Amino acid sequence: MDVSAPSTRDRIIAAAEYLFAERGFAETSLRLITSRAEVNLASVNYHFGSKKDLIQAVFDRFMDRLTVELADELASLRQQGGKPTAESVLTTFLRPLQALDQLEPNGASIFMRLLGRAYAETQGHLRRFVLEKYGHVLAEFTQSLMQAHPELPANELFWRLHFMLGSLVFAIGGSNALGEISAADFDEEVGLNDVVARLIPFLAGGFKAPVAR
Amino acid sequence: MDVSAPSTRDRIIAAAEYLFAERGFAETSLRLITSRAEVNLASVNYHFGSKKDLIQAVFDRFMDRLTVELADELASLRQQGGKPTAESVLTTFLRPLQALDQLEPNGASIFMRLLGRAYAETQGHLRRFVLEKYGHVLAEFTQSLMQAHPELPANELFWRLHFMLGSLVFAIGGSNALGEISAADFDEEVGLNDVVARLIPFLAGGFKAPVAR
DNA sequence: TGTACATCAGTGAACGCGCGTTCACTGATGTAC
DNA sequence: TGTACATCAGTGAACGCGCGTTCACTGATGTAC
Repeated sequence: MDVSAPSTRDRIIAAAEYLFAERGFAETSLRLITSRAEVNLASVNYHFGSKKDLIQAVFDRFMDRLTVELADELASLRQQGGKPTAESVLTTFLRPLQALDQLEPNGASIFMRLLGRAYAETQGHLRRFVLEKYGHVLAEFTQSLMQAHPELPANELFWRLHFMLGSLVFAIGGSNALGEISAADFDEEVGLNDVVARLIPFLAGGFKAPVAR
Repeated sequence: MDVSAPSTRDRIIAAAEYLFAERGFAETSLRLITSRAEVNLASVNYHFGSKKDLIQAVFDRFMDRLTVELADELASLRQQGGKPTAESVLTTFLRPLQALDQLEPNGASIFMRLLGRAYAETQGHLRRFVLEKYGHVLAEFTQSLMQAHPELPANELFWRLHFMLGSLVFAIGGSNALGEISAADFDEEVGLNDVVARLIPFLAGGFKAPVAR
């Protein structure tokens, strides 16, 4: 078995995904990453080529994990047959997201913040990259939502999907900060699972709403 | 009457708010701002003291405009009497937001992106500043929502407010990019007013949803 | 009304600093014959 | 099995560059007497 210490490459990725989510891409210097990872500064460029490529690699690792599980969930939903509900389709996305938290502490929150940052990027090269590489899984997800709400026109669904994405990025990406406020104001500890449990009826209610005339 | 060219200070603010929203705080250099504004580099520090203070000033100007109008809307909603609906309360916030677009091109989108960036900030000094200075208006807004949905516990309302905020930041802040996609995919021009019209039933549906057990 | 001084808005050039990247180099491991 | 060479992972120091900020300065306007 392999009990060796994590490789330099893995140490860089681990430090980078934490810092990128915490501080943003531009605000995170390679020196900060390498000193957190306790590796040589030059090793980032050795392993990844450039800072830009490192960002891509970090993002890609999350997306790979997520889309595999999302595809599984969607397949088993379809296998059940019948008309799915908004709640059940949302769960196919939220369950793999929760699984990221098992994989590493705060994994879901880190990923959502990365996703938000990727969207906020001006150039949008990450956005394009996501659609090219993972577009087919996302299209499957949209398909299932359409089955749950066949009364919604495609363009209405498009907007509602983005309203949903905004809620997810904001609430799950900021769940640490929001959870602290909640703990202080309402004497209530809030974990990812609690946020997800609150999100499902809210978002499902949104999808069920009539289209504006 | 004053027909003079805008002052150096105003030129800086105008250039900065555009570039901050477009590129983010860290990615926008003072040289970029001053060359866009066609003013001297040193004048930023002369008028604002530091880059950090400029960010604060830009943000503050939007918040000032918005909260005054939001307070007006809330007052006239209360004056109508009776139990408000989720839709009417949401409108008290969305109407002032739409007014920002009249004030300058893409004003609403720029402001929402600034708000998103302010929230994403690690230090959160902007977030704290917002709550201290404008907390009373936001509390009034929350009050009205509570009247519309007295069945929602305070902590549930807290989370739903942030789900809403996420949708707004994401959809309105990204309305240019999303509008372009929509125009390409659905042959449909989408302006701020269309996005708002779609948002209201979606969010109202979310607030009306039963609380998860 | 005239003079002296103070304040204000703005400028041009330079400052030190942290940044991403590069480069020549080392030592360990793998491969060919 | 032994030798020669190639590849790989990693290193330390330096590179030029763009950054926010500072500073001595200018010229216009305002104020006091």
